[in-house]
Amino acid sequence: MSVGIRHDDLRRRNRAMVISAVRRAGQPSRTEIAATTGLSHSTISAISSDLIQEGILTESKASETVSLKRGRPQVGLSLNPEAAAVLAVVLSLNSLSVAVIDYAGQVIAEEQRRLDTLTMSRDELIGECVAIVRRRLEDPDLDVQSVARIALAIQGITDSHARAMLWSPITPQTNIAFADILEREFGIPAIMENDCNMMAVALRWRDPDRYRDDFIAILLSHGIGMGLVLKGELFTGTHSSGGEFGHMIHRPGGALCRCGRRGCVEAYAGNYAIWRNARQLSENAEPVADVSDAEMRALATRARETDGPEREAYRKAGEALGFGLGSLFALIDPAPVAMVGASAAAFDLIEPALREAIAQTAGGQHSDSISFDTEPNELPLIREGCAMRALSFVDQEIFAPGAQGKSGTIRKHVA
Amino acid sequence: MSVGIRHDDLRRRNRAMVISAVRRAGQPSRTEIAATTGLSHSTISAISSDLIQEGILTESKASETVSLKRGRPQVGLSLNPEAAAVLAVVLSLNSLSVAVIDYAGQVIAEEQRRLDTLTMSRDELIGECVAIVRRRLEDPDLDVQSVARIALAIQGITDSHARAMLWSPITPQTNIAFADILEREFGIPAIMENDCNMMAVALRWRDPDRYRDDFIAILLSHGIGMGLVLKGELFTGTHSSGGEFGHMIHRPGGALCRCGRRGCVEAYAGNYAIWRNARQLSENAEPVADVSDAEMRALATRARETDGPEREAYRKAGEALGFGLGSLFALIDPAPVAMVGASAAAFDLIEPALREAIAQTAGGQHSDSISFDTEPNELPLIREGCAMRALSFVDQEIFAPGAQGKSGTIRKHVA
DNA sequence: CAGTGTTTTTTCGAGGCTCGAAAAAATAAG
DNA sequence: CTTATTTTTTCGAGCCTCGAAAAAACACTG
Repeated sequence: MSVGIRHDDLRRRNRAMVISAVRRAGQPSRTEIAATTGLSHSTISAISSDLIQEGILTESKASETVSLKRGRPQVGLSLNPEAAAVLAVVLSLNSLSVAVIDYAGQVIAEEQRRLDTLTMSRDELIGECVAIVRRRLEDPDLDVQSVARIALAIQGITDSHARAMLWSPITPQTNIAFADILEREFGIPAIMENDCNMMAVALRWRDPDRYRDDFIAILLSHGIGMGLVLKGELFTGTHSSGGEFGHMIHRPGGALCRCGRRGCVEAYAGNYAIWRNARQLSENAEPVADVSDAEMRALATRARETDGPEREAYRKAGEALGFGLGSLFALIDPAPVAMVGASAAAFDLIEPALREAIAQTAGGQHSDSISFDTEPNELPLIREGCAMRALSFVDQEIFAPGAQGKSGTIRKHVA
Repeated sequence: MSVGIRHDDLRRRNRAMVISAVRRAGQPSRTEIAATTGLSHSTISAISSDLIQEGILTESKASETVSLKRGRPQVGLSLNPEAAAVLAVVLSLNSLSVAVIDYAGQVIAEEQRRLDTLTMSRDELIGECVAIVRRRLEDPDLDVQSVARIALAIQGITDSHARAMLWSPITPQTNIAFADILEREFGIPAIMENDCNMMAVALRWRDPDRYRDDFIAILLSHGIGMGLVLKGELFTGTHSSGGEFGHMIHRPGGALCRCGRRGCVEAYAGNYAIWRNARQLSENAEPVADVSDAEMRALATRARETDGPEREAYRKAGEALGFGLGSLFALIDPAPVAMVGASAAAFDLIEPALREAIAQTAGGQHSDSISFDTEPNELPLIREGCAMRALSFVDQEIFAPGAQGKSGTIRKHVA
């Protein structure tokens, strides 16, 4: 049940608004902030002087902003990089990475490790994650006090409260409450997010013009994932991270999917599925655990050269993605799509069949207006999304604490 | 870009909060309102005395609330029925209905007409709608001044701004801006909504325990429609009303759908599809325009009696609905489902195959926990949803006017 | 039936917040 | 050096919400 607005919430919300305006704009003047927030100059002046006093914002040197206009020059406000730091941890198939990001969003340290996630035990997996975080926190260059948040992204399904991994293709383990584990271990608030959702968050920051209120990020990798932003908000399921586009049903009773079910989109468009079809194996053949990027590149090259089973495999992938997107578009209407991941480099092979399939679906009439971007490198995107999410948390819950839309439920997922 | 909170927004929002608390609770005392809104007694007292002064709320007679407790008895506050009135217009296949509803939500007049919507011209269709509204407004018993809003629901796709019908199965006409037309004609704000979305809104009001934050309402009728509430908000597409569950793809290239495409869920589960399969016609056979309820009942009876093509037709319908729901559940996770419409009476024939199909999809692991309610009569539900939506508008935009949206854009879609 | 206890509702002053107007500050142009 | 222009701060006014206390309205008790 929604709750009334108390008088003191007002300041807190407007503080958060100012911080978020600075984060978005980079180095806005007080006047610009007043314009974007709609608040009066007096209010902005009061709030920003508070924030500067508290070390959250800093005034840029006057010399930096070369003004060509007459009048008193604007003083740019920016986030104080030392106000806080966050950790972004990304756990994906056979790889674990961490980055330390300052409050202004700059990466100040990072580390990456190769693991054999598929065979590791539960404790080993947790241990590695804890260890890599600990190493970063013990870095003498880092003021541990200032680390305000850890965001961990994983391929797979997380719960809707951002506490736990429920299921993941990168490990046979299930239900690991990474967020709780890290919080207990380090006493730092942590969240556990789905990798594709973080991709979507990052795309929104990177290119707010293209990826504003409604868009889709699809991960074309060993599996198929999706991050979806609708009406400016990250879309999640009711209980889990949701948006399991790869497991929408393409053909009832069809090809065997890695999840054990049949006919999922992923069972036609995941790397293992393309590989399986390229080798002309049965649709019932057990999905292989991993296909190297090199092997996929070779497959794509061969598909471009000759009209053989490789090309057909990509065609089938495109068809599955197209009908899947068509079904999705029946629900949410068409929206810009970003294709992310290694196989996005082979999107030229996928696109024709994909568009042909979409044309046969609810997205059909807009088929031409649907545009696809490709971004082959998912890891930086995921990391960036984690960082932004963690920083947004610091902005809102730490530097503008109090009743942030506490509508019964804990938190809203704002991209 | 989100916008700051001005000082005067505070009162407006809290006014809206109080009104909405009264609408939800029926006859709450000031103390109860204070509890549910979290505002202080002083504030509630001030706001409610304003609202009573303005004729929006009324105090219930003390005698009505028989208090068994000691102390000063609570005074129930209720909506003043005369504060405003709204019109709910429902346009469906061959039928047009209107109801006048007072501010407290009671129907005070209604009218229903049979039309031949499929053959009517654009002007005739518009004319009938305008005429039926005009007749209600000219009713001498009604104070026209008080009519604050018209809500019109239609089977089919509406635009996301609730202004126009874009496409509808009940007429060959497209792009009729009913909301604008009615506004121009009568000078009363109007909205145009999708019928299934209104069903969802109504279910939420009827049974907030079962249908709270996440649920699905599916209309099983000549076509298949869906209304979806996620995280307490009505789900709509980015450009249109969206949620076109019936046109998700069940079998690529499969049965011919009324929309002209192939393999849609509706092409297996709509009345015309069940009828087509029961008659063992080809999947490519042109969908019939209408199947009478009596005919569908006969089909269902026969399906219950003998294991013939009728039973198989219902089985196929269940399968299509099940795989469709499975795909949907991959995106949003399982949620309670209400099956609405005449064919919901045959849900016993549909359910086994439906559950079997779901079990093969992402909803599979929760198959048992998914529960279905049935409600054969959709019209009252749609009308109720329209009424609630129109009344919510009056609550918020008229009786608590000002900057409602906390974001720059005008927010409209709140269930 | 008057007094007492209990619960609800209103009243009232205090404290905060935002706003508009005016002042102050900082620079370019003349 | 003066004037024009733009940004930022200051200050008083006007609201709003809150807590505490008072007032109101009833049940219970002897």
